[in-house]
Formats: sequence, structure tokens, C-alpha cells
Amino acid sequence: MSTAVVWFRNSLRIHDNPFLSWACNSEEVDSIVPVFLLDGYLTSVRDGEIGFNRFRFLVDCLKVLRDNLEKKMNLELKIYTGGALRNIESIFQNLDGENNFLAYEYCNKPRGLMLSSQITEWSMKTPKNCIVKSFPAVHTLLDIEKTISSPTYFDPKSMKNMERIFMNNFDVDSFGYYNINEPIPVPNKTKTNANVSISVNDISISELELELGTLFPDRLNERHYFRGGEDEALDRLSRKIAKQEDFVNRFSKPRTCSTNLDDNPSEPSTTGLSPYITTGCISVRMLWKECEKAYLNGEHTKPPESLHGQLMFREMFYLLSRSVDNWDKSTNNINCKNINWDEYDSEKMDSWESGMTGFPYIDAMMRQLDETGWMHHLGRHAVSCFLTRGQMWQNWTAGRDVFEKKLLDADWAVNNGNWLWLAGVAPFSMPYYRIYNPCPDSKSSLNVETKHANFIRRWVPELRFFPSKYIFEPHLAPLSIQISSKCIIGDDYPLPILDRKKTRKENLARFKASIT
DNA sequence: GGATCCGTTGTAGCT
DNA sequence: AAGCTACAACGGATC
Repeated sequence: MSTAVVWFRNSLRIHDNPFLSWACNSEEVDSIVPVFLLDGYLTSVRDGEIGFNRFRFLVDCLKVLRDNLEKKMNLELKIYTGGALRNIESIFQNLDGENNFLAYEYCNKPRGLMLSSQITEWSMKTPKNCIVKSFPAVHTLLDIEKTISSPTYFDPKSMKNMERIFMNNFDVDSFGYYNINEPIPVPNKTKTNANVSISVNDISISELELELGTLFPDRLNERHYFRGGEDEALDRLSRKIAKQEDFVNRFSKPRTCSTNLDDNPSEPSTTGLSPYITTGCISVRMLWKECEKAYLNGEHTKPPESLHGQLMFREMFYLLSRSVDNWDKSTNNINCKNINWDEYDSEKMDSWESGMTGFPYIDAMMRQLDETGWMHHLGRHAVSCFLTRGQMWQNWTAGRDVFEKKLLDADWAVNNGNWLWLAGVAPFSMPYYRIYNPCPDSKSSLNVETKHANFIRRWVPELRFFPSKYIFEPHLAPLSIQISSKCIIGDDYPLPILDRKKTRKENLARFKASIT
């Protein structure tokens, strides 16, 4: 009697799931226990490191995973909280028989890597015979460890570099596309569900929902813009990719902003798939292949702007997160220039995080982030530039933490990579003098209704009666306009926390002084 | 080996 | 009113 413990770490899905499929198909396995280990997750939520939307989304994902495992494979997902290593040990102590397996996916994060090696070490000592089977490239296209240990590997910092790495790892087919494996279908045979009766740290979905309600009682009735889980992910894939050939072929990341900043925040102008990629509700391989199907039918954009390009940047950050020491630090990180950022200023940081800087475009973005867990990529550029080298001169790690807490697509490798990039401290192409204007719509001065202005009215309702001409810098509006717009600046909406032109000039000089 | 090009997405001010 | 120009000027790859 041999049992496989199938440990879902990043990939909360049953399609294209190599470790689950292996357990279902292997002759060596008689029964299966699917598990998800919260590890320190609940502590992070309680400590305020993970916010409402992220927690809510994860619970959704787990619920759908549980239901799919039950409905389609007659397996019961077990969820445990507390230390992951201790969970694994007690699960195996309660398993009968020998030749039991632990099938899990590779994890790139420091804590995950440490757990992997601790588990391997423990498995070699355990008399209960736990055979560890680690599956690489479940959450990424590349096998991260294999790629970075290749003698030809070097830290990539451009799309050209990534293309070289892809060429070294994948053959190119007769159409000129990388030969990336087809996704694995949902296993069509299953095994019996092994019964592990450990009650210690066992936690149910309804207990998680209770916890969510206890921690965020005033947010439970909010509208949820993204529903978590594999079903929603596959549905979105079908809606936005499979049935949208033109959209896929024309996709160009820098030019997706014209349609996003409207009053329909539930439908981004990009794919809106990022929360599902982060949680592994959709497999990146499947997304890659779906894009390729559209590409085969005509002209299409290319990396870096294309959807394949976006996925390649994700691979780039996963590689760097492993090959660059201190990837998430602003010191002792070869990918981070030493900038003399100001001390953490909690007043400034609070106004940035809560959308009360007095810069409506910035505030609208930050309020959208808090309510929906999502922000358009150009908004991310604007608010991160504002926080760091543009205006506030705060360390990028402070902004990174806020994104980590609130973004549904928060991903350790990608989030840090993007902040390094946007703060201008990484060796990626970001000339430091390219500073984004926090009041960006030149048309507003002509009193033209713009998408940006409507976007601000949607998310900063204090300003909903303001004319476009003044909506980016409402403190410049004459008092008569403020009165007729029912919003007195400094009273109903904050005055700007800083002089954007003055800080821009000073910071440009400081940045230059820091790097030369 | 010095010059030139390039890098996923700039801004301000003028006409 | 969109398009031009000046700004400020990194750092590695390529020729």
C-alpha cells in the first residue's frame, strides 16, 4: 500500500498539473492525499502583511480546488496551518505502509527553498520511507534551477537576453515558435483517497472564511472584482484569449492604457489573467499555447510588447530571483544601485497607501488597488515612480511591501523585479531621468473630457463634479470652481503633500549624485 | 577601442 | 492641437 501526498504549493489547479498527474498515473502509487499548507500565511494576514483581497482570493482558489478535486477525482483536499515541515512530518507519521511519496512542485522563494531542502533532509532520515519527488517547471516555462546552473547562464536584463535563454532551452519548430510542451490534461484516472486522520492544524474552508470575516468584518459585503479559482481562470482564458484572436495578435503592453482607465474597473484592457497566473489557477504553459494558436493565424506583435513577451519577462524575474543574491533587498543586491533614500516617513507612506496624497491620479490608482486588488501597469509605473525617484524619495522596498499586501497578482519574483526596474535602481533599461508626470493628461488643460479624468471621478468621488481642466491638480482651481464642484481642496480633499515640480528637480539631481 | 546604438512604455514648453 | 525640440545624459552591446 503506497500513498502519494500531493502538495499544492503555487499551482492551485488540476489541469496541466504534472505532480498531480504523476500521482494519478503512476503504477507505484495506490492512494492519494492532496494537501495545501498555509505555513505562515495566516500569521502574515494577522500581521497585516497580506490584505483582505489577497486572503479572500486565496480562499476562493482553495474552495474551487477542493470542489474540483472532489467532483472530478473523488479526492479530498486537506488544508493545514502552522509550520509546513511539521505538517509534512505528522502526515507521514499517520500514513500506513511503506514506499510513500511526497510529490510537490518547485518553489523559488527563499522560505520555499528552505522548506524543500529541510524536507529532503528529513525524508532521508525518516524510517517511514518518504520518497520525495520534486517537479520543476510547473509554475514557470523554464526549469529555473537547471537554467541558472547552466555554464552559459548569465543574469538576463533585456528581452534579447531572454530570447537567448529560450533558444538554449527550447527547440524552435517549423513555424519559428519555441517548442514548449503541450499542457497536460486533467487526469482521467484517479486513485483512492488515503485517509489521514490528523486533526492538529487541520483547517477547513469554512474556518478560513470565518477567519476572513473576523479579520475584515467591514469588507465582507464589498463587490469582488476578481473571483479566485481555476474555473474562473479557465473561463477568463477562453473569453480573453481563445475567443479574441485579434486582441492577442495586436496585444502591445505599452499601448493598453487608452481603454482601461474608464469607469468599468471590473474589466481591464489587458487580459486580467495575472491574479490567476500568480496563484497557478491557470498554467502559464496553457496561456502560452493559447496565444500561439492565435499567432499561427496571422500577423502578431512580438516580444517585448506581446503577450509572449510578458510571459518571458515573468520568466526573467523568476531566474533573477534565484541567481541574484538578496533579490528583495536594497542593499547587497548587485541588481540594485545604492541610493540614499530618505528614512521611512510613515506620514508620507500612509498618504500614498491610502490614496490621500492630493494628487488625484495617484490617489485614484491607490484606491483602486485597495478596493479591487488590481491596478493597470501604467498606474503601477506612475505610483512607484512617485513614491521613489520621482517625488517622495522613499525606498522602493516600502512600496513593494504595499503591493505585496494588496495586489492579487503579487508575486515575490515579479513584484521585486518591477520595483527594482521602476525605482531605476536595476541594470534594466530605465534612464533615471525618465520621470513620470503624476498629473499626466495634457488634454485636461483644454477642458476636454478624458478617460483619465473619468477614471479619477470613479475612484476619487470627492472630485466627481470637478471639471477636467482642474481635476489633475484641483488645488489650482479658483475657489469659485471648488465651491461649484462641491469640493474644497484642503478640506474635502487633501492639498498636495509636496511640490511635484520642485521634488522632481531635486530628486533628479540627487539620483544623479548617487550614481556618479 | 572609440563611437554609436539601444533599451517593453518620458516631460515640458513652444508653436 | 499635434508635433517638434530641448532636456538630461545611463551603461552595456555592438560595430
